[in-house]
Amino acid sequence: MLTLKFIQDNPDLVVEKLKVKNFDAKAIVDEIIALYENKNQIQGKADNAKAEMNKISKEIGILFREGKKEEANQAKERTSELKETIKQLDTEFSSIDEKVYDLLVQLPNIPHDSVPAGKSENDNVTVKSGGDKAKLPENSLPHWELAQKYNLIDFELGVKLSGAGFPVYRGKGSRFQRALINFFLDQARDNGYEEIQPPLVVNEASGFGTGQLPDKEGQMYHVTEDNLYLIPTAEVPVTNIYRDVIVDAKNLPYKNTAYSACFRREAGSYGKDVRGLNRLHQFDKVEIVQIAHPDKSYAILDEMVAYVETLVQKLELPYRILRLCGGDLSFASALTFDFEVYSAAQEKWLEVSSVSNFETFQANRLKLRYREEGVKKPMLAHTLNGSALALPRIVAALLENNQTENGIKVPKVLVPYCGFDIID
RNA sequence: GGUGAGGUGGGUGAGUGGCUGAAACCACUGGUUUGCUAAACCAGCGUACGGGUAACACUGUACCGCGGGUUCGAAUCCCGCCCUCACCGCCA
Repeated sequence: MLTLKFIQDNPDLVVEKLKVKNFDAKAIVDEIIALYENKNQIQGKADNAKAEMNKISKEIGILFREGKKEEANQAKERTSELKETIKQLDTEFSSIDEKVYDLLVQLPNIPHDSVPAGKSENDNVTVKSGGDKAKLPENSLPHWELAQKYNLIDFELGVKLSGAGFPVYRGKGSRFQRALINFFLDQARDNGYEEIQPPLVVNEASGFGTGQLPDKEGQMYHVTEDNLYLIPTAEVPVTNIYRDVIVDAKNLPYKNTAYSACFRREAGSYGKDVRGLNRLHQFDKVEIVQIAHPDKSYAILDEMVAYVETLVQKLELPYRILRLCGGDLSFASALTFDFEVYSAAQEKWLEVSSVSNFETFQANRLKLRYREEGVKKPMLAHTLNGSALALPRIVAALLENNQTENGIKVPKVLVPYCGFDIID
């Protein structure tokens, strides 16, 4: 959520910048400004009326204590008009406040200056690529066939137990998953991230804090009986650790990592995008989250991107890093870098990580602030997060790219975690 | 699921209608004292939105889980909701 103050101070800039996200904000911004024109005036009037009311009430109290009942009752008579005035002004005020709020939550975050214009994922800009595309043997298979051939993942069994998009990993497939999770967590810890084990369901306030609610309600599994939501990413519980807190500037940045299962309804997905591990309702992910000082957040974003890069490098996957264009940028993000790894058998790039700076957009909802030494007013912090990494497509790419006549080779870094070096 | 208790400032916790934005203690910040550590003493110490200021200062209003009501006046009384804790039951 953008701050009202920012919009008031820079209405044209907001409209201009949101065009990059292909969002026409003119009407909303104009309405916000118009609604707020009278707001201060109304507040002034209301405050004055209340001040007078408070004064009278105090006087009545004193009169009663002194036993001057008659004078007290006389004073009472003056209050009814004031009461009416206050009620009216308050109603007017809160109606404006409410309307403005409803408009505010509709505005996406402002993209960073470096975000390229563009309509869709086709307009994303490749900023870097690395690794070599695997040379696959003849008759190489896509991961869903490999998974079946080596009995690693049973998709049909998942359908029986839960439905499409809930695969059952078994044997070496299951161990491979566990190895990746442990590898990612250990790497994150080595890079200064504190490990968190968060709840997998969150309340409404948490869903709102990171921006899933109310906009993306339909994307989350909702436990209606208890009004809890299954987390779509560990970002939600981990970032909400910092909801409603004021931190000391000198303690920034906070660095957290968390493994969690992630649950997404993925309503509206279809076709080959959902084949195999490409898109699931439940998947595993290790997330990294940082709470940063605004002056440092972009340096930290670079650091996070560099960190994720080391992961795909260590896994020896061919990758590319994309700077998302305005059209592909999420509602809450100011700048996002996506990581894609190349799946040789499917002959396509798979998104495995998304690293974003949300600036104050989430912090404003979370009321996450920091206090600078010597400065009285607390300021909104910046939040950042990234996948490091999401498992399914990494697994898909590793299976496909490392297939040989004799089985699937396990990347060196994972061998100690797996306890085997080939899947056969 | 049953029964009971309770939600007050960073923490503990007092406060049953006016002098309470809120005692006291702890924590924290500044100062005095001190050979160091420690201690003692003094002072300060919430947030939001207004007014005000170059910026402070200063100042108005609101906020004692959330929403509503009673009253001239509500942390305090009434109603609804949410949440937490304890014990019992069930259970990984």
